[in-house]
Amino acid sequence: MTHSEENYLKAIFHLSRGGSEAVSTNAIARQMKTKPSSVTDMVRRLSEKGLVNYKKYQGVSLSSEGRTLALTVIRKHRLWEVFLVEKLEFNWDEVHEVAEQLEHIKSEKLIDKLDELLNFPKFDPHGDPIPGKDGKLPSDEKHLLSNMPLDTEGICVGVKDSSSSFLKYLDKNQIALGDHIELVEREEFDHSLHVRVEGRPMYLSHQIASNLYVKKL
Amino acid sequence: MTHSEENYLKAIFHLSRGGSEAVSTNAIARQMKTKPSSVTDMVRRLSEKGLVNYKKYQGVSLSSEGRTLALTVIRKHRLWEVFLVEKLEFNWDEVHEVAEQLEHIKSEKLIDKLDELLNFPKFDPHGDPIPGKDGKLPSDEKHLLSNMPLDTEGICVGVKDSSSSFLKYLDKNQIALGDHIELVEREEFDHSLHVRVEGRPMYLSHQIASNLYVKKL
DNA sequence: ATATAAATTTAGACAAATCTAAAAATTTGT
DNA sequence: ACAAATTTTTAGATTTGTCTAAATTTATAT
Repeated sequence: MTHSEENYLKAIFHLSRGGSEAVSTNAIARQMKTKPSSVTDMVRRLSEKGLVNYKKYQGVSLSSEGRTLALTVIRKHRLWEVFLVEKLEFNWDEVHEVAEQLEHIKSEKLIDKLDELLNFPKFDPHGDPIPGKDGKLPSDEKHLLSNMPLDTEGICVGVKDSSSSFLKYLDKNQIALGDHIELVEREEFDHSLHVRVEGRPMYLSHQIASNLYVKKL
Repeated sequence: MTHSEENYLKAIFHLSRGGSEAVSTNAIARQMKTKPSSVTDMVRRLSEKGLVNYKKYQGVSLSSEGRTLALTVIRKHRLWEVFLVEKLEFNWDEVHEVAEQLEHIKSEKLIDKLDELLNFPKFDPHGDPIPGKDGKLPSDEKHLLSNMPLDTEGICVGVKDSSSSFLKYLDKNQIALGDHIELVEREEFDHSLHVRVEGRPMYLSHQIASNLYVKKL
């Protein structure tokens, strides 16, 4: 498995929301910042290796072997992110790029020992679940804040967008994973929200609320 | 800088004993387990980038920029080795292969923070010196046990050969870095040695003694 | 000193991963 | 239904790093 092949599997996994749905060539090209013709080539190679199911013009989906491989790469990526934040004092908006490199290191012992060093974390710094050695994802009960009914209370458990700019916004406004959130009011006009975060009243745009995951209390 | 380019610079650094001497195409090919013609190609590329000095048929040497790059790769390799042994409970004979991968990760912050986490170590698990951020190597006063005069006492500080089989031999015979060693007698016939390791009498072949570094007391 | 051996370079090929431009298949709109 | 738009694939080229086989240069040995 080359780095590039691993990256394609990861992209297909994410685009197919867990490996079920079929994914279009164009969607993959957009995600990987490459051209559709390159995707066709790579997808054919992956198909020959039995990692994806592919018929011309019909889109791609992961085989069960491909899904397993994608999950181990995602497991490595997320464990490294925890390491960077917990052990090396990285901020949660700085970890992605480095984890993109570290996820390709090949050593089962390394990743098992890292898991142990970090105390077998279940979620990465953005609240995304870390697949287990067996490839199982902890099914999490989370909802976008923007989709929750008024007056619900919950705990902030993750972010949908983990771009640096969004994460910096949350830092600046002192919104962190684990915080208590209460939905007070929703503006009909622009769907912005009045909330209380750890008791502090705040105003959140729809853009913000539709990228914050909350677990109901 | 690609992984391959970094590996060539590292190989040239080691073969030229610190970047001074010129190195032959064949020597590099042997070290890198590749063919001389491939070396010629790569060396030309490195020369065009100004990382090595190269004239056809005359061998290669590192430019000062190339030497600096080689040292940062070596710094990363050795810091990761310390991490694997100190934090992830790897044995010193298991770290090389993984460190060969980790040394190519690109992030200055990562390596600085790792250095800090490990308490700024000066030597890797095999006793090899770790270059500083500035590219300086701690000059170490070490000698091969096989070259030392009778009755000297010293501390075992490093290994020349860091192959798994040699390191396992040392483990099995309870010889570790930091141990006190006394040279009692040398057999003229085969240059084998009678020594005391932490007071324990032992018999060491020339093969062993010529791969153990000792610092005189 | 010169033939032979060894080391090095050149020439041409290949696989991986990418690209552009053109062709083919599919989807969409009316 | 069928022309237009979109998506996808093909064809051919490029770069990196490698290879084999042949040619060239340097070193060696009598």
